[in-house]
Amino acid sequence: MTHNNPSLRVRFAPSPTGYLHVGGARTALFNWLLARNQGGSFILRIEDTDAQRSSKEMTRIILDSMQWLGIDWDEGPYSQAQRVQLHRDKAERLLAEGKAYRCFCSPEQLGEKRKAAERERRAWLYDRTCLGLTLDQVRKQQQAGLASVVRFCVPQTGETTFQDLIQGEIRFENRLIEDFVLLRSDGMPTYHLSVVSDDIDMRISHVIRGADHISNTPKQILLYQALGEPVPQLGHLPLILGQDKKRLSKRHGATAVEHYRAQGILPQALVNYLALLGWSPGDDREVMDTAEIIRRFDLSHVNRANAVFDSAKLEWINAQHIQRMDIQKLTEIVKQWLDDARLLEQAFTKDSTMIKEAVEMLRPRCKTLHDFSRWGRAFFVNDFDIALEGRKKYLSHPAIFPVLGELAQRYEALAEFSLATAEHTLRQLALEKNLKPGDLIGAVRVALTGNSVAPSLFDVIVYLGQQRTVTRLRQAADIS
RNA sequence: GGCGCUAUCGUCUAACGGUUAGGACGCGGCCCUCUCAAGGCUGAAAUACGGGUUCGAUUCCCGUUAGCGCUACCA
Repeated sequence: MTHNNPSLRVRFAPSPTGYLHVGGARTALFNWLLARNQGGSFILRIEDTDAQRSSKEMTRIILDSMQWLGIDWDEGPYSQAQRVQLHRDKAERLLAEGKAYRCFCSPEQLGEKRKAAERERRAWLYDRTCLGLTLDQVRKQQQAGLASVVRFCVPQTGETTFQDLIQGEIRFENRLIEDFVLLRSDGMPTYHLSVVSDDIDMRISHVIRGADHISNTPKQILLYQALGEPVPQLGHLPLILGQDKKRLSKRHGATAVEHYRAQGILPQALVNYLALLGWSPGDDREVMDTAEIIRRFDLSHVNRANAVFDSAKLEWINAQHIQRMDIQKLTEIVKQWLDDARLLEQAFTKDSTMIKEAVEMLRPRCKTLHDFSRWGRAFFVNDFDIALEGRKKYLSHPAIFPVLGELAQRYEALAEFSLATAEHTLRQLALEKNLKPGDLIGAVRVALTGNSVAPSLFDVIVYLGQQRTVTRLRQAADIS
């Protein structure tokens, strides 16, 4: 069921330090699904404040991956780096109101204390050395040229709790939260300040993000409260894990959306699979198009436990989408794929009607677009190899070659070349040569397609036509 | 170590106190068949453990265990 809540505003805020990985894509997707289901807005914000690690190129790739997935945004992309003044202003305000304070402790000093605490197996929180500094002392230190950061003054009593949209109630004791840094010594805002500041200014109503942010949440809630702003609704998505149950990362190999695109995964299949990773429609439906997922999406059906990424199931979903897609559409996609693989330029067929025939035959055995070019090469170009496996299985006996030559002869002589005549001719020849029909069919299949695995042979023969069939049979007969 | 979150077949999940614990991927078998798929039928496979609450717990509460996450002047 879709709704119309224009006040619902969600955002996806990737940092452009790498490709869009499936975890990020899933977060983006769930935000987008919520916005589309609720009739709200989906805002894209690039968190590029870490100049060292961020790049324009990565931003471009992330945007490209999102567009490919069909995840479109209503506002943005905003650059967080261009908003630092807004962040600073808020820190200044907190400073003026006594809700934040200057800290002159050096990273070295802090590191010492942290290490000492670790040695004694004590939990370490910033010890508030600089909290008691008078205005005078602060001025003096600054005049002396000492660098300082701005720390948020965290209330030391009570607890911060929130009702997580996905995880339920979560509570933290305030005394276990340290006075975290708002402004670095170079004046740049830190993550907590930036996110809260931007989410406030962008009127974000629902923050849906990975569960790895749960521990950050109380700090951010405290910031909202100190700034006198309402806290948005919060929802934390379970993490996506690798087969080893560790959080999915580059170590697991294929994590970039880009990668799956290159493998021949369809965007709607990846969307479908990712949606099912943590969410279920509540019944047994699994293969869905994006419109149906939008219609049925609902935060209350999001699971709380982490999920292992299973590429076998992704491939199955992809295969399902390939099977069900409109043949005309699929044909265009395969044609584009062949073109990108530089296969189309040497193809004996460039017209969509013939490609369509091949796609129809091939698709029940293709899980990815890549399978079309891998297993279907001989359907598009004349230049293909005979796989060793097929050679061993059906062309190992030398007596088979003259039979292939003979079949070529008879096919060439056929006045009417059709499925019926092609089949009859072949079976007749097998009978005469005392061959099992299956063996001859297998040998011909290898000769015509290069593989021992292919669609129904006589369909293939009709598809290739008399000329190419005869030529390929002769070529195979000659390799003896 | 501290804090937090989580826990149903190998994996993704359904169940919102009462079911022979359902579906899907993967795996095995059968059917179809010129191979391989697709398709159909089918088999094995789960409530982590221990206490409560209740007439009755997968479900609610507590503990144990395990996994994951956070613990920076990164985001």
